[in-house]
Amino acid sequence: MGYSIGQVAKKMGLTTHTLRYYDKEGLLPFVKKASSGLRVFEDSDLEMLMVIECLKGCGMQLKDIRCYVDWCREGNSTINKRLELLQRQKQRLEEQIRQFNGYMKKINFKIAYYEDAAAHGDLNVFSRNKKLAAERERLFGKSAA
Amino acid sequence: MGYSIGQVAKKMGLTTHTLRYYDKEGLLPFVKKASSGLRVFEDSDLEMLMVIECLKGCGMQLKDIRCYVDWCREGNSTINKRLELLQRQKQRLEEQIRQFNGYMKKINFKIAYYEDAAAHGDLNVFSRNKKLAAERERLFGKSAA
DNA sequence: ATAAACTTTCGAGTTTACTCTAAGTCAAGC
DNA sequence: GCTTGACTTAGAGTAAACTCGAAAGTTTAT
Repeated sequence: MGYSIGQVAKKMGLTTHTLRYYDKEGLLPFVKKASSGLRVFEDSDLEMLMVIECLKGCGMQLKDIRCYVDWCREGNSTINKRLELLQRQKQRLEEQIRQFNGYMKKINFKIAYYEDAAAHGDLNVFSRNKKLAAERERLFGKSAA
Repeated sequence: MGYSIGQVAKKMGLTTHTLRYYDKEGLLPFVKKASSGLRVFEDSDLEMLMVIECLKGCGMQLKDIRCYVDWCREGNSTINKRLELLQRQKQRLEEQIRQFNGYMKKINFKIAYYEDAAAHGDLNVFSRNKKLAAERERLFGKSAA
């Protein structure tokens, strides 16, 4: 029972270098070591790693994740701090998803633009496709020509 | 007609330093200069900046954005390359949005977990809330205790 | 016309998150 | 018992994207 750093790296899609770096940065204070000095990861450690991956994926910096990890080890007294951190993070994530949806609209517009351009072999898209011209106006504002 | 670097920085939510850095990196080859040497941004430049911001926001590296910008200046012959780049980028964006939705689920679970913990003043959440225990299992797999 | 605010280039410095190397230790199979 | 591959630490190196400062030129307002 317990996983080596290499097994965990494979499971999480990280390198062992990265895992040791995280450890050095204080993100993995919960990972125990065998008497030989080798790290031994438990299932609960894997779960914490998944949380760390989640927070990192949301754009949180390692030092802030460390802060959360530290709170987790301090027990009940930090429950409210952790809750607030997660709520803030949720808001940021919502904002990012909104932003991404905006980017998606722009990219879809650009794809439609270039598909029209490719179909006609030239870039006079807006003079023949008024729908795309209107869409451009909506997404980017003032005319560019 | 035409905006100074400071006006553009304000409009785009960037610093003038960042805009000059982008210029140095070849992202803004379309920006003209007055005889005095000062940069003069046109509306079309602003639109291109919005596209650059979009690509950057999607996680594209500046050197790859530069590649796209260069293609834009090469004319009709690069339409298909640009289209392919945007289609690849769209796929990545879709993947990222999927990932973010997964993160959102995890964060919502954690928030529910800590709300329960805060309400009861302790962390024995799973022993009293079987629904959250099942949710944990679903999101993180094997039991942690 | 002069001060304040803004802009120019160049180049150095910073931050974040790795990424790699070296020199040595540990564990599993033959 | 020996080899092979995985593991250990410490520390140096890298990449990306800024970020800042200095010294000098330009524009704007009074």
